[in-house]
Formats: sequence, C-alpha cells, structure tokens
Amino acid sequence: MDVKTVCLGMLSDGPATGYDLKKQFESSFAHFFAAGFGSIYPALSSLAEQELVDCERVPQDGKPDRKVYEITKAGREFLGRALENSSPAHKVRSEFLATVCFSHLMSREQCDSIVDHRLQDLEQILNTLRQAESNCLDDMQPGMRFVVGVGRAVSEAMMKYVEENRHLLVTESK
Amino acid sequence: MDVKTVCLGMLSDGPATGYDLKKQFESSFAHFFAAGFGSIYPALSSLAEQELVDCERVPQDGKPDRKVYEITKAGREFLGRALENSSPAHKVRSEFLATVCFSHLMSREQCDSIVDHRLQDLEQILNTLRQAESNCLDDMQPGMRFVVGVGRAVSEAMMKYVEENRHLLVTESK
DNA sequence: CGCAACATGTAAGCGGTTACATGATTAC
DNA sequence: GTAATCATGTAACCGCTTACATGTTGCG
Repeated sequence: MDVKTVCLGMLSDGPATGYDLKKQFESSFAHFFAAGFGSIYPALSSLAEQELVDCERVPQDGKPDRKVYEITKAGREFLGRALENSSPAHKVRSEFLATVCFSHLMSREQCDSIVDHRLQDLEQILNTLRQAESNCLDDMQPGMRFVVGVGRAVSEAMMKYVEENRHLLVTESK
Repeated sequence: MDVKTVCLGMLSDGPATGYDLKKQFESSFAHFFAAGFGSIYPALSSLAEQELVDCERVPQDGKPDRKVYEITKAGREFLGRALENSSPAHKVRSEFLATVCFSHLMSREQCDSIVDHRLQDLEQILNTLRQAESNCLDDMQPGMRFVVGVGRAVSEAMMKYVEENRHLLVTESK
C-alpha cells in the first residue's frame, strides 16, 4: 500500500485538497505513515489521470486554485480491491535504536541527548494523538479510532520502557 | 544512519562475513532495521573501498570464498563520528494500520485475516527476541540488551491492544 | 516586520527492494 | 528427493525525500 492508495482511502471519506490530506497525514497518520507534498501531489495527479478521482478547480484570489478531489465510483471499486490485496506489513526503521545499540561507543552526553530527543518526539506524538481523540473522535471511523489507540498504546509502552531502563545504557569510559 | 553504518557498527564487535551480518539483522535487529543481501554486500564492498574495514578471503571448497571483514582503526573513528552525528529518527511505515483505517470498507473475513496475520507476526518477533535473550544475553552489549527490551515492550503492548480492541472494528455490512 | 498558514507543483537523487545468477552440502 | 543452510554478488527498478520555485493573507 503506497501513498496513492492511502490518499484514495482518505478521499473515500469525503472530498479534499492535497493540502487537506497533508494535514491528515500529519495528525492521525503521523505515527505510522508519513507523506510529504512531494508524494501527495503527484499521487493525486496520477489518481485523477486514472479517473479514480474527479478534480474540481476552485479559483481563489492571490493563491493557486484549490483543487478539490472527489473519489469516483471506479475509485471506490479500485480501493476495495486494493484493500483486499493489501499485505499487512508493519515496518519500523529506527536510527534511534540502531544508534543506541552502540551506546558503549558514545559519550554519556551524546547518549543522554538522543534518548531525551526520542522521549520528546514520543511526547509530541502522544499530544497529537490525544488532540485527535478529543477534537474529532465522533467523526472518526472505527478503524481510525482503533489505529489511534494502537499509536497511544505503543508510544506509551516505548516511553515507559525507555524512561525506566535508560540507566542501563553504559557509555564510553573516556 | 544507513545499512552501511549499521554494518560497520556490527563489525566493531568482531570480524564477520556478510552472511553473518545478515543473520544478525534477522535476529536482534529484525524488529527495527531490516536489510537484505542486496543492501549488505554492496555496503561491505563500499566500506572496504574506503578502508574502513579489511577483508580477508578464506577459500572454501564448493562454496564461494568466505570474505571475513574486520573493522580498521579508521573505521572505528568513522563510526564514532557517525554516532555523534546520528539523528535519532524512528520511522514506522505500517500498511497494516493503513489498511485497518478503512476496515469499514472491508469484509469481516478480510479484516479478521489481516489482524490475525499481524498477531502472528508479532508472536514471531517476540519469539525471536526471547531466543536472542536466552541464547546470548551475556555477549550482548548493554545497548543491544536495551534495544531488545524496547522491542519486547513495544511488541507486547501492540499485541495486547490489538487483541483487546479488535472487536471495535466494524466491517462492511454486505 | 516577520512568521505561520494557505496552496500547488517539479525534478533530481538516493537508498533499498526485488529478481536474477550459481552451486555444494547436509538434514529430514 | 527436496528443502534449508552456506556463500556471494549484480542490476534494474521504484518510490519516497529533499530542495527548489512562487506568492498572498493575516496575526502578533
């Protein structure tokens, strides 16, 4: 499942612009599926070309036209098939953990710094998720609610473990 | 931090072949940093070219020569600098969660199937981590022990949440 | 006055995945 | 006999990241 399919999925919930989708990626999707404009805009163009979405241009003054995308019937069918064939991969790529593996080659300051950083990032993710829960729990689909819950559970677990065990990290004796 | 740097880090613990490193990637690194032969072998060649590692060819009968790589002094220095400059990113890319977001567009069977799949994968990761803990806790660096612990904590949390909340996933009424 | 939000896009580049290529040995 | 393990590599491809390009409105 690539950015394109996720965009199509988001559009199945109602029309939106690329800019809108970006915000959705940044809020409830941030903890498990990142996407920048450089992925989103080409994805939407490609979707439109395949007629899986319609695009309505809304002129504005001083800004580029808003391009409001809406899923088509063909789009819904395509999405259905994509969901059927989706392989449920879940990949983590953690430079944080990769670095910590070699904490015995680092200075205490360096090690503390990256652990603190990670803790801050986790705090931020949790804030974002809590915000999403309090702002729009009602207009979230059950799947989305579940996904936000997973994010909370996993982030809290990581935070707790890191806080309780960081003292075990031995650093270079120099 | 890329595959190349992680390979160098692994070699800081002692000489090894590409094949050996692959096994390490599959055991204790599997849950947060995947790498295939297609990444590892070119990484080692490049490392050797930069003289960050030495390569000793050990002829064998019937098999290609073993190429045993050993980190050099320059390699250790390079690694030290790489660890200093490492940005502690932690990225997740989950097609599983992306799919589950749209559970309301899937059939009950499909949804159950991917959730079960995920649970099996988690079980396997946990087994691998437990094995690593019981086999070689003693020759693991403290950083590595910490990382394995994070893997356990996070995987167990995800498993628990998924098992306890999967019933909330509503599926298509067709 | 400067920054954030609004709004869309292109293009180069990079890094990793996947598929291909080869082949002996050992265990079930 | 057939699958897994040992053992190394190449090359095409694909998708995402990053940097660049442009410009207004409104808030503090």
